[in-house]
Amino acid sequence: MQALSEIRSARPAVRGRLCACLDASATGRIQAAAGDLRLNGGETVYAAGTAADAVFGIRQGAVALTNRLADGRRQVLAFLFGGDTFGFSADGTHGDSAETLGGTSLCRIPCSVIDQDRALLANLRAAAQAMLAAAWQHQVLLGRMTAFERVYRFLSDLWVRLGRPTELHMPMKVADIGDHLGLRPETVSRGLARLRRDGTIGPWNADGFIPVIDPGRLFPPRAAA
Amino acid sequence: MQALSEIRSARPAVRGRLCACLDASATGRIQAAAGDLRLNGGETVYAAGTAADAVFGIRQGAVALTNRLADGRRQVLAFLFGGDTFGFSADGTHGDSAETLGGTSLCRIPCSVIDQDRALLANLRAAAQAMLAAAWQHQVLLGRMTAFERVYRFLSDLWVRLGRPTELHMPMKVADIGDHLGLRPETVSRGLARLRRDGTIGPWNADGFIPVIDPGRLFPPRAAA
DNA sequence: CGGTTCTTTGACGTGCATCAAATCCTGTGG
DNA sequence: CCACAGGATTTGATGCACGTCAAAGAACCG
Repeated sequence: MQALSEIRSARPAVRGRLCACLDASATGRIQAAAGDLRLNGGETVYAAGTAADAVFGIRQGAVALTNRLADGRRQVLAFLFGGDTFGFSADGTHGDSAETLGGTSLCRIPCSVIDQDRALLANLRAAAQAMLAAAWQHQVLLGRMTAFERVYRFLSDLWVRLGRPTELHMPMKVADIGDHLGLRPETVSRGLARLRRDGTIGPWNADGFIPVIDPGRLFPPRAAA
Repeated sequence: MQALSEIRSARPAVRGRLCACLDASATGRIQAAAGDLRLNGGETVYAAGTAADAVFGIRQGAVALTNRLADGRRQVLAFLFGGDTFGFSADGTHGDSAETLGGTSLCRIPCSVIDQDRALLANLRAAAQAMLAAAWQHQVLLGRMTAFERVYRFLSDLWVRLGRPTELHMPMKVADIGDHLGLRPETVSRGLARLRRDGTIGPWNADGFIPVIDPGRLFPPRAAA
């Protein structure tokens, strides 16, 4: 993987700045071909089963990738934020749906454009591998952690991903978190209540932020209660 | 519980011909650079945290990709078989461990070789995307399915992956399946017992095969490839 | 305001984990 | 060939973590 050094520089910290539309390597031709998209919350970017003919980058906002069973059970595969790329597929059809969480602006790059650009293809490969690593981490969470550990790890990971801010931006609902962690909303709520009780976080305020009161407790070198 | 036909509703993961060493596109130069590797069962191909400087293809046999928590809890991320490729990484370090299940022969292609071959890079991208799709499917299983549904889906998916044979090759232990499905070995055993009782499968015989007695029950009509 | 939707909290039920013991399997040695 | 030991699987009994049900707040919006 020659690109390793490139990938590393393209992915500074934990999560890459992989949004091709924001990447410095994007040529003028590509920037011209990239369409802009502004959506309100709760809108569908694409649905499972439709043709995957473009890749999306998040300029600002948040997106949930989801999958459903026939009886309505839902799994949130990932929450994505500014700078993340999504929508690529191995077989030309989306296996997942993507929906916005709050107002979101996206850029859309058709596959026809991507296929002609080596740098973008390398970025896509890196993005797919980073998402695979994240999906595998999440499998450990879903398969082997208790309810409280899941809630705790979710906040901890999110805090690192968002750059260790003093307030976590949480555009999603409690039920969405539950669908991500394999829990019922009531159970997520109880986990958050416990973290509030022990002084790790503050109350989830009205405009969608959770204050981080004790970062040391949110991110110990690696332990679980 | 839920009708078996609906369990299948989520789209099965796509699986490519991904083993670069077996791929027709591999040039003579690459075949020369690819090293051969023969391992017995229970051996480690690579461990989490080590440098990811090569990609592996399975010529024959089976491999489990695993991840562990500090206290020993284990998650099997994926079972891989002949033709599958693994070992690539987004950041130059393995985030998972790979161990053989029974005698296995591998080919090993150093990253330095891969980086110079566009066809191989494209294969790697496809492999990463196919694995991502599979990992996402598995998230639905881990997050939203009952114990019996997990066992059923595991056998059903494996049957399709292996080409709908009359006997399923099962080189792994019950405990490994449990670590893959987020269940205890006792629970996996009860699931298999139920499928045996209702005539879907036969008894797991001594040399590691499970006969498929009623394919229609194992794969009810609904999902296509 | 009143209706709607979401979150929180409490009380209760259940599916799977846990614990325990019987059985089977495999290799080793007599 | 049988005897035996160690490990894996199976089966049963019990307990608990989380799901489910229910109802009471909050936030939002006309």
